[in-house]
Amino acid sequence: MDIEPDEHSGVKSQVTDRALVQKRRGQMIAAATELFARQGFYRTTIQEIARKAGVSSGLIYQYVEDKEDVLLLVLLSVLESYKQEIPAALAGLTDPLQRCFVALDAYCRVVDQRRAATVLAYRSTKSLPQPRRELIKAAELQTNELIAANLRACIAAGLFRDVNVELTTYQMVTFAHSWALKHWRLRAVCALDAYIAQGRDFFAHALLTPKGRAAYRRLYPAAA
Amino acid sequence: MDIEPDEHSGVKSQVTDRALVQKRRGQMIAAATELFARQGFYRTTIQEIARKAGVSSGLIYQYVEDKEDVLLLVLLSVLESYKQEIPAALAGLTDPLQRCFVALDAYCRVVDQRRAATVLAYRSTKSLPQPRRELIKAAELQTNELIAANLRACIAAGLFRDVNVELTTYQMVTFAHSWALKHWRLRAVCALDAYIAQGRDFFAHALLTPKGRAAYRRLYPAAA
Amino acid sequence: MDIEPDEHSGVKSQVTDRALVQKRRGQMIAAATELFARQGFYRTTIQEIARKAGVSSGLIYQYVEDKEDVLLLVLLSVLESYKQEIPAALAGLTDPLQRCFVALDAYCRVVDQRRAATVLAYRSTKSLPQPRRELIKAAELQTNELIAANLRACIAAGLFRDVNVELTTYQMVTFAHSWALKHWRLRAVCALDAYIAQGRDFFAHALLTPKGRAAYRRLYPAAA
Amino acid sequence: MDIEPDEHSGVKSQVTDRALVQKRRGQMIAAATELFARQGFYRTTIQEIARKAGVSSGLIYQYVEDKEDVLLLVLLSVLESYKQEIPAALAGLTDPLQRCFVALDAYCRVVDQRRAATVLAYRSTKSLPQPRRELIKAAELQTNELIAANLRACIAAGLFRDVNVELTTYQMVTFAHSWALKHWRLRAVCALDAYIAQGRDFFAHALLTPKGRAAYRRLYPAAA
DNA sequence: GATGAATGAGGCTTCATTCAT
DNA sequence: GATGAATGAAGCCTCATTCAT
Repeated sequence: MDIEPDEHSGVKSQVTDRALVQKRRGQMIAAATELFARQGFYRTTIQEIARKAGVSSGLIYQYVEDKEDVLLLVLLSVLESYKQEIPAALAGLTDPLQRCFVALDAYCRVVDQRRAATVLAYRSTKSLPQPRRELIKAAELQTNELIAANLRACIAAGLFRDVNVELTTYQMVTFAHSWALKHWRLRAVCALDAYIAQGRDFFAHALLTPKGRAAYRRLYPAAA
Repeated sequence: MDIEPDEHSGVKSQVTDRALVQKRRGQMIAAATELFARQGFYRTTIQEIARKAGVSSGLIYQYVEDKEDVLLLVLLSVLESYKQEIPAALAGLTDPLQRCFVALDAYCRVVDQRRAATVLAYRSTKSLPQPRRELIKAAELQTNELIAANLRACIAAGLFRDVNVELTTYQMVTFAHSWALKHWRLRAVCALDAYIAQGRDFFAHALLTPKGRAAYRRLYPAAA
Repeated sequence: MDIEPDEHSGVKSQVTDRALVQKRRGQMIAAATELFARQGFYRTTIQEIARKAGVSSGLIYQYVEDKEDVLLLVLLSVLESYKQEIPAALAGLTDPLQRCFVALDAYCRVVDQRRAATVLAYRSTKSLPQPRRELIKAAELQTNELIAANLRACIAAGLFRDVNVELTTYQMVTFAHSWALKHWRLRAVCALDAYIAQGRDFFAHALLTPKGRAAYRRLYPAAA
Repeated sequence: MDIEPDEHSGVKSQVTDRALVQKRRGQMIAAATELFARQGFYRTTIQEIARKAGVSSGLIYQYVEDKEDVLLLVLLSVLESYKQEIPAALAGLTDPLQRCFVALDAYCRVVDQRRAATVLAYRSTKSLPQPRRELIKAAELQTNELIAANLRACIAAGLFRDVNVELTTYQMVTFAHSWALKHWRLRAVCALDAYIAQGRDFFAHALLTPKGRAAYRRLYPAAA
């Protein structure tokens, strides 16, 4: 796909060469993500980001207006990875029930891969000034929709009870995020696969209709 | 109860008069909670806290060692309010099912009352250095136990399926916290009462055994 | 006179103690005037000003909002000295012709005393943002009026020709300022007293009516 | 005249092609003059100058050693225009009195044409390091001489009183410059032509001998 | 106990200048 | 000759913390 993810970031760069901007911002985002995640936004200096990215501190300001822009790019990149991975996992699947639980599974796995960044998103969004914060909220709602659509399909198919889709979406999203947010504790409770399996089981019990239950048993015979 | 909330905060004060320490810290915590919640920890200055608390900036350092101590006190005070409100709501109740859902209800309501502070706890715990962070984690686990105990009782009574208690506890805790964390969106979805009702319904479906279902219907006849 | 010169500077201070503000600003203005005059506004750092004023760099920002405010205070202090010295020299004098030339004399002498600062005012006013620049212009016009009033009196008394007062005021003001602006050259041409004498002679020839000429000869018999 | 204006600027260029140097420096000077005049020397960046001149920032350093060189070229170009326009206006005139007042007239008109640049010269000369500042002073004295020579001729011809030539020159120079320096105020007082006429009248009264007065009346019959 | 003026280290940001292409 | 991305030194300003009163 020739999508340019940063197209809509709204972050202005002094450099015009698209490919170079992509490359440099990539370096900076990678460096910043790790530093922000480890030390937080305010404890991390531009100098540190520059050093880790292998560029000079001045160069950062050719690709970004201020430090908050760096945070914005980092957060957008996390949300971008959600928006990439979940559809990728659903590719080719048509069964609504399967799509719903695969989406949940995929979401948990991206979160696991980008655990530090996910936590960062929770902690640091409010470090952004209102206008940039809105960009993040918008991106978050888009990700939610990736979950919500499947819920709606299951309800329409009579597989799920007629629950409030938005609230249930948040339950699922939150379940995925919790793996990162409470990892300090959950890691001691169970592994990722078990976490996902138990989550699936939980949502299945909470949502399935009798008809849905039958379909579910066919999909996941292991689960009691 | 003869609990002295700050007793275990470990925060040292130069002032010895217990009552005075209580009073001054109360002022500071109130001021800091609002400011931290609105602007974040790093954007808030000691001078601002002092001004809002109606004291001089120098005075703060007589009751606290550094700025991070102020944050610690604020966070402990939030967790303290959880630890106060939930048992209070359970007082006199003995039915495990009722206790479980009343606890969830109470948790959601404290979170609603201390919404900004709850968000703050999520965002700012990592702003603390490791040792003080441990204090917070410990307090958090104590709160969790207020929920977990009821879950265990329900399972023991055959009212709930034999789910993983810790994970389910996190689901409930997270459900309560989400009301604050996602309030910018949830406020548009439903009111607090509806949020609680739907959450209860959700957890009921997810957890109840057939036996539990009968008991639940007696408790909440309204819910389908 | 219990006038507080800085009353109208519009520069805000965090410190409330009037006397202290007066004292600290005095130190800063003195230091800054010298440094700005020698090196210019942009070449002078806040650290240098602080060092020379015997305070810390941070303290400056308790008495001033930014570096430009320091410049504003310096410039206002120059204009203030004009507004102080000229009336002082005129005190007790009633003869319009005498008042006119004494004012010119006094103006030249303040400029001489505050030579570096006068040059600074010429060079640096435009370094101020528009709103603060207006303050300076207003103060400048007030000083001009100290000259203009005397011109008007002389014209009304039939001692001076009916020239354009405003233009002539500027001629006189400029004559005084030139002593500072072109001092690098004028110092080699003549001493201050001679400069003043020749200026007086020049304006006398340019402005006096026959009637005025007679009065002038009585005042300054030396001047042929 | 086979003068090459930049010949004596002493500014070194890496480019050897004379014509190209002329052209490029012309672009740079034009752009820089406007920017320096509007924003001042320090507020203007090399990048801005390059952009407005339609060249790259790097190119500037092929024609100039540093930023101060750009300022030097700008200032020399202003003084150059004085040195060009005044003699041009005097071309063919032989009457000393006429030459004197035409020179004043011409000076005022160049200043009017290059108002912003004239102000710039006042404000920014001190931004140059001593050696380059000397170049400017020398050029300034040359321009003064264009005025002084005429004064001397008038005195020699018995048309002007035997005043101090250097001081009087400064009075005239300053009168011309004031049109630019105080334009923010003078524009409201009178138009350029009136400004010049009143100045002429002023200097005439101040300087003319009885003999000169007769000649003056022949030249400017309108002026009372 | 309380005040708030004073300190000074530290970080973001700008921009003159360089240099590989 | 020309470009513009890259560098990094330097300065303004903030703010936690101290301390004399």
